[in-house]
Amino acid sequence: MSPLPPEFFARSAHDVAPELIGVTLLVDGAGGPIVEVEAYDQDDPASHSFRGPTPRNAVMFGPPGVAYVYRSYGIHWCLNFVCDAPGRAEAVLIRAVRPEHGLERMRARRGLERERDLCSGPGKLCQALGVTNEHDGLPLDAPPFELFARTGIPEVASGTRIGLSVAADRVWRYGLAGSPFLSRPLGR
DNA sequence: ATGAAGATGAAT
DNA sequence: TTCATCTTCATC
Repeated sequence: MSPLPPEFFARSAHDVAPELIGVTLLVDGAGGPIVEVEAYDQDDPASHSFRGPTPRNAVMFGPPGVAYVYRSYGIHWCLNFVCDAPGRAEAVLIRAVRPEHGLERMRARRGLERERDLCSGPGKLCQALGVTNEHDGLPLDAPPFELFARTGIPEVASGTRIGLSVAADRVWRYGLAGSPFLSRPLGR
């Protein structure tokens, strides 16, 4: 497997997102192929970057190819990959990973056995991979992160996001078709 | 200084 | 469907 080229993230999150499906994500050696993602751009009212820069979302406004990690509901961590040029705050939320490497470490962190429950959600995968706010702003091409290009072309399914009136016809979410490791079924 | 909402997950 | 849990950010 070959590392992702550095320029991979230097474009719109909407272009990056579908190509992330099948890319292997490891954090300190634990992880596996990404099976579900969601794209966020600055025109999206649901995006943290919608209302402009704040201390929390600062890294989204910086250079691409770094991690944006935020606290969700005071409980979970969520991992994003920052995309596009500095000043353009786009990112892809990593929503699910197929557990492949470091299974026992992930089980220990999650307190669960079943592989399907290990990384099938943005909060779950951060707990399983040990991602916290300490990873916020870290480059994705250096330890503890490792990203490996996919070897084949997976069958990528897509869906519009639910509950948003804005840009309802746009594709936001992508996943590996038929994967049992998704956070939830893909819509259309 | 204060409060409402939140890119979730697990249990009921 | 409810609730845990607490940071963030807008508003006062």
